[in-house]
Amino acid sequence: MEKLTTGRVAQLGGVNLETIRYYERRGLLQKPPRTEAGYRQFSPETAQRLRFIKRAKELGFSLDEIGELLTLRVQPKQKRGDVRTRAEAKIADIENKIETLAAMKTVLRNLVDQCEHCASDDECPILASLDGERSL
Amino acid sequence: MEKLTTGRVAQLGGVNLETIRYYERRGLLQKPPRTEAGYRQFSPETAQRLRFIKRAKELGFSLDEIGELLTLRVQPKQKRGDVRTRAEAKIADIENKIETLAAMKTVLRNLVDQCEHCASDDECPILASLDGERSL
DNA sequence: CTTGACTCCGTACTTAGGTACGGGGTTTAC
DNA sequence: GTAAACCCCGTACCTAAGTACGGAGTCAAG
Repeated sequence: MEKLTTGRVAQLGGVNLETIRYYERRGLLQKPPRTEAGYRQFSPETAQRLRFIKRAKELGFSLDEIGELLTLRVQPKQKRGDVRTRAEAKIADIENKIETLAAMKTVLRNLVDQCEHCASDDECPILASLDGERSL
Repeated sequence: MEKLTTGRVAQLGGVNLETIRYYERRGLLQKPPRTEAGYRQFSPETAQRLRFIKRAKELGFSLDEIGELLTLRVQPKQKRGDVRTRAEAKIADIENKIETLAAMKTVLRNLVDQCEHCASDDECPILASLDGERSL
């Protein structure tokens, strides 16, 4: 059970050291045990958690949403139905994101593959393909 | 060819009116023609563009990246190879996002479906499943 | 046993992406 | 033909998410 210092876990997690303190304050990382001298002692899983947070941000989730995602697994001692409901909502959200991304990808693929004839500057299908008033 | 006012296009695009001006400054919307009195005249496509921008943000793209995506279709008069290269890069990025989201979804699905026995609080697979040091 | 690297903390600053304000002109509906 | 509802612009303000600062304590190597 190797313990990591703040600097080390930040390095492994790919974030700034101050970000660790910030996440602790935000409640995204629970307060770690301390040494005699008051130094934080992190488990290696914390680095993993940091990478997850980072990646989730790149996917458009806010820190609050990420906190939600993390509590879905960290405290499954709540009412089961509640967790279920929230998880289902996240799944739907994620499916929507995947769909939109897939549509974007298709458009870009077409752009690359056969845009020789699409060289004029109006009415390329990129915008239309992702539209449809579907709000999320 | 109905022209839209700033307020109307903002409404249709689902954004604040001030955001229109902001995007114009940022170069995400090109400067529209004006009336005698100096009022902006937008085409309906602008609303579509706004919805695209909004959605792309929710998918974790920065405004700069979104600008990139939009120029990929708005000015295909650049060197073809350049567009191709940038489009390929975006496609790879998007594929990565889709993969990560799909993994997240799977985990949540499992959580919902069979987490009865996963009720203890350590070592749920959610973090591990998305990990692997793969940075983007 | 000291020097350099690391940690602590509170607080202040920064960046991205908007949003609001307010004084002025314009357009539309009575 | 005037009041309400819009629009203009420059500028100031705001929120989320960090990031930096700096004075003080700590740890590890020589």
